[in-house]
Formats: sequence, structure tokens, C-alpha cells
Amino acid sequence: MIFKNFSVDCVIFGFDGNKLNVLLWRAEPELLEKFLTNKEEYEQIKDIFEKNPALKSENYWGLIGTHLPTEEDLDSYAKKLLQTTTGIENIYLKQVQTFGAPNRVSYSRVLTVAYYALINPKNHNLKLSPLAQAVKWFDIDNLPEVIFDTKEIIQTALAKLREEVQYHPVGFHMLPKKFTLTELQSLYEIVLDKKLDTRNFRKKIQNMNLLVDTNEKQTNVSHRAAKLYSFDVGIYNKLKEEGLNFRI
Amino acid sequence: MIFKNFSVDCVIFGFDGNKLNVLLWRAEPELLEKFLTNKEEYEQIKDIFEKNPALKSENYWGLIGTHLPTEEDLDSYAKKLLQTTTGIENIYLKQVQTFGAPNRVSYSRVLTVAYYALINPKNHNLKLSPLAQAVKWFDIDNLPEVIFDTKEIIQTALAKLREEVQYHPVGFHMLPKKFTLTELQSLYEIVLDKKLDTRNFRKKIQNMNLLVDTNEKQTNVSHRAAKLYSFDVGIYNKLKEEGLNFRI
DNA sequence: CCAAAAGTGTTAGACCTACACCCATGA
DNA sequence: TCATGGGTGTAGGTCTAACACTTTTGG
Repeated sequence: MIFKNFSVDCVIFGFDGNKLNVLLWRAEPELLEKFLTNKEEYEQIKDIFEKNPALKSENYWGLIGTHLPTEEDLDSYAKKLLQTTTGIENIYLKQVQTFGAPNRVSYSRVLTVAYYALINPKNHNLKLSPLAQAVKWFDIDNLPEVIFDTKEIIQTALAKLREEVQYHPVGFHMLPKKFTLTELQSLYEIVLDKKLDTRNFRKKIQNMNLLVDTNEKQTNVSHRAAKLYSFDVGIYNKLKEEGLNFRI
Repeated sequence: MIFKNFSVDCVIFGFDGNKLNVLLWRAEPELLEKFLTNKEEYEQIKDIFEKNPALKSENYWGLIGTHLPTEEDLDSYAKKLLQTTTGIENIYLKQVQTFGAPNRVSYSRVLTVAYYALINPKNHNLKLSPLAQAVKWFDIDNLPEVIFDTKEIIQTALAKLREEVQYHPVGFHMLPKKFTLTELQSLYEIVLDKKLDTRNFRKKIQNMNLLVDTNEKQTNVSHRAAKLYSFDVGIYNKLKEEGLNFRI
């Protein structure tokens, strides 16, 4: 069984080096069959899609999410959904908020628990997403036409991420394992929507002792090659626990 | 109609000058009739109570909350519930998280959206709560036996409050309109669970320009009377918007 | 005049802001 | 050798942490 009145949606953020993107899909009920191994749950989802042409429209994108099966734990289900969709284990996932306005979804009363996830798109292989007709990254400043209150959910998730990034070391989940300080800075600039001073940014980050110099450098760049850094997992966990001050 | 699988619970925090307390009730289905004016909704709630003796037990307290009526907006319903329970308008209310473990509630699968509310108990008249068999303040460090995962919800709400208080001027909602700096400091000490230096605390607070000297003093205290302060609403709103740094 | 809590200032160190030039690389 | 982005230091101001005594009040 699935809950007809209850769904789980994920706002998946990815940083491509220049822009903050969000992963949307056009869900395909036929394909969800692979995911919802319970026949009855699959039939119910399919039924919802069939009665609501908007859900299958070519022109409307939506957040990756489905109705919640009645026996699934909320957090685990969000995680499972993401793993199936992106092929990534150990995704950073955080509950944002539950949206419960009476008419937010056209086909029935649906309450949605939204999560946000942070991923590095280079670790993500869209071919691994067997559940959808289409899955695509969109620049958050240039979203396509989306279904229902998707835009509001994305904005709320973004506001939460913006808040979070100032007090916890979460932004790092959107970077490759080895990254340059310039990449890190532009990630912060984009999430905070604010230009930062390079020298001050570097001092601040380096005082945290979070970065480990890998002794490697970029290759094949037509300018001075930047040093590559990674994280000290111990310090990362400590900062995650204690919080940090990144109000810059 | 009410959602059998979906409820709204409020963790109501109150500060009495010495301890942080939480308001719990023993709900009384007969009395909920006044609140749930829709007959059918009331019958459904009553039915749930009758089939689950634990819900009516003399010995178990729970968070103020009910199943959600299918036509109600989530946030408005939480607000309405609080207003009816405490008699206070304009309560500071914030969504904490949705709890969705499969067996968190014994009588059926129930997902609960938890909110926290901050109130000043002196503005609160328990006699105004017509919905419960009993409503009572409990010290958060000394909770009674509670039903289901109430304790976990309270702890999560408290963690969220502790986080919130460091970056937004929310603590003030738990104080009387006119308060002393010592009251404000002990509120922060209790929420943050940490002793603070009086001189540094006062300097920091006063630099925010948030406090207005009322030119009044305590009366009938057997020691030097403290000055009473109130807030500048304009600055309060600005700080709420911009955030503040209260990591002390 | 005593008990109890209110109220206050200074100093040293840390952190923040603003700001401009040289360096390394590939084309 | 040029274009591009990488990388660095300093000075002035602000904020923070640590610390102890005097004042006011009622009993």
C-alpha cells in the first residue's frame, strides 16, 4: 500500500563549478515498477498518474519523489529513492519541511515531506536512473515549467541550505573529492549569493584546519595550476557537531 | 474527516525564570468535541481513543496535538490548536520535523509533524484549555512518563531551539513584556546549557540595540532592584531577517 | 548593617575588513 | 610573450574572553 495523501520529495542540489543546479525528472510510472517491487503499490502509483495527465506531461518537470509506501520509514525511504535515482551511496540528505497547504497538489490532498540532498554531479551518472522518462539538471535561476508547488519547495530548500552553509560544513558535499580553493569559494559565493574576498576567504578556511593539502595540482589548465585539497574527516565531523561560523 | 495516519503535535516551551518547561496534556476525547466542530471528525478521534486505552491513561502524558482534519492547512491548524489550548494569539510557532518511523505509535502507522512554540507562561492561563483532562508544565529535565516517542520529539525540538537561539532573536518570546537582563541571561544559560559571563553578556546584548530601557525597575525585591527592559520591534524584525551571532 | 543580586571597565588576544601585486601555466 | 586565473601580507578596527569590586534594596 502507498499513502494516497502523503509523499516524499527530494530537492537534489548539485554544483557544477559555476552554477547551483537542481535535479528534476519527468516521472514515468511504467519505470517506477522496478523500484516499487510491491505490485499493489506500483498499481496505485500508476493509477494516480493515469488519472492526472499533468503528471505525465512532456512540459512539466517535478522533484524526484513518490508517494510513501505505508510500511516504509520516512528517512530511509528518501535515502533509498535517492540511491536508486542517482546511484550514489552515502548522500548527504536533510529533511527540509513538510508542505501541507490544502490545494497544493491538484489531484488530491497531498502532504509532502521535502528533503534536500547535496551531491557532486561528477559522481552522478544519469544513466543510472531507471525510474524516469527524463532526468535533468536545471540551473536554480532558470527553472523550467514545474508542476504544483515545486518552485516553492525548491526555494524553501535553498533558503535552508543557505542558512545551513553558514553554520555547518555542508557545502563540501557538492565538491569532488579533490578540489581547489577557487572552486570552494565559488560554491560559497553562489550559495550565499555574494562576492567574497579571496584573501580573506582563504585565511578563514585555512584557520579551520579542515583542509588537507593533497600535494597535487590541476593539470591541463591554461593558467597557473591550482593546488588540490581534500578534507580532514575528523575535523569535518567535529565541525559538523560543534557548528562553525561562516557568516562572511 | 481526519487523517488516520497523520497528526500534528506541538512542543510548547515556557520559561518560568528558572527552568525551561514543556506543556503536556492528557487529552480527553469528550472535550475535543468543542474544538472539532465537525461531528464526524470528533467521532473519529473518539474512536481512536476508545480503541487505545494508552491514550487515555492516567499515567501517560503527551504532546498537545491531534490528527489532522483533511481540509485543514498544516500550519494554520497547528496555530489554531495552540490558540485554543493556551488562549494566546500570535504564538511564535515553528515547524521542527516530521517523524515517520513505522512503529513510533502503537495503534497504527502515524506520521507526525512536530512544531515548537515559545510562550511566556505568565501570559498563559491553563484554565483556558478546554480540550484536555489535564494540562501541566513539566521541567524538561524531569519529564513524566510520556506516550510513544514524545521524549524524542521533545529532545529534537529542544535541539532545534538551541540552534535557533544562537542565530535568531527567538528566545525573547519566552519572556514577559518587561524583563530584566538577569532574566534574559538565565534564559540563554538554560537554553544553551552553559554559564555565561554577566559583563560580556550585557555588552553583547546592548550592542545589538535591541533593548529599550523602560525606565522602570523591579519592586518588592529584597535586593537592589533591576531595571526593566523591553524590545525594539523594528530591530527585532531586522535581526530576525538578517540573523545574529549569539555563539557565546 | 547584613544578605542578596545588580551593575560596571579594562586589557590582551583573536578575528575581520579592505586592499594590490606577482606567479605559474599553456597557447 | 600574453592571457588567464592562482596565490599571498599587512594594518586598523572590532569583537571576545577573562577577570573583581561597588551599589542598591529590603529585612
